[in-house]
Amino acid sequence: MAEGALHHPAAEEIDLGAVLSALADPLRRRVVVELAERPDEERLCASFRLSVGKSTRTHHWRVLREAGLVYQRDAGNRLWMRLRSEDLDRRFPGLIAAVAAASRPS
Amino acid sequence: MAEGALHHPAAEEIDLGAVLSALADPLRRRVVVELAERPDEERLCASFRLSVGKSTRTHHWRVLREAGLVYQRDAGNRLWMRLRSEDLDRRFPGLIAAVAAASRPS
DNA sequence: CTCAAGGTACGTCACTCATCGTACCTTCGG
DNA sequence: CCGAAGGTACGATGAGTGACGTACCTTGAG
Repeated sequence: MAEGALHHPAAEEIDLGAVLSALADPLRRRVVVELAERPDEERLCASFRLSVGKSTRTHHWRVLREAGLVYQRDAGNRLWMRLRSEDLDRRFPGLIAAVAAASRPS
Repeated sequence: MAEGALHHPAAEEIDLGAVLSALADPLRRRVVVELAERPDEERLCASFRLSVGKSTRTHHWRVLREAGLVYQRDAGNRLWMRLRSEDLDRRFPGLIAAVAAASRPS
């Protein structure tokens, strides 16, 4: 099956409400915050050890992707993920940084 | 007779997830953004002309209050509302500003 | 080749949420 | 005093959500 099935919204289409909804979930926020630690690094989805079932993880990957928070690349039996830092910072300057900072203890 | 039935969380109890959920709704976000324009101004809830029924408005007032976004003061048959700017900026520096900026078209 | 591992698709389920209507309470203006 | 206006309480409802299990697909390791 050809890839390309992964639908990503264009930067201009990213909706603030969808972004905030996506970030409201603790698991998804954790993922985004971890990605924001190294904004240019592509990470394997599987490297986030979320304590939920596989299909639930797939659900969260989709929510993050369709909200425009992350860019995902299908590599056969693996899925790579990268924060859309540039797009997000252009559309919503400082938002991800604020959420990341607020999510850090201390 | 108001017996202070309005429950407000302490600043330390404000949960980021609840704040983001509250901000994810367009109507509530609009209210918060408008309040953020004049952070020290107390406004009448009725001054926000939301196109929903009374009971729905009451619902949103409660969500905003219980998330810790606003402080509400009962004045008999009126309800005053003020953004909890200091608490929010201490807990989540820059968050409200980022959301407000992102919500402005311009 | 075989099979384990990562992901997806689909159906389900319980719960939440935004909305509404109606009834009721509280104040203020006539 | 009476009624209008702002809010609340309660119940109902339809949509959405996060979770699960199972079946299936794709790839790389053995």
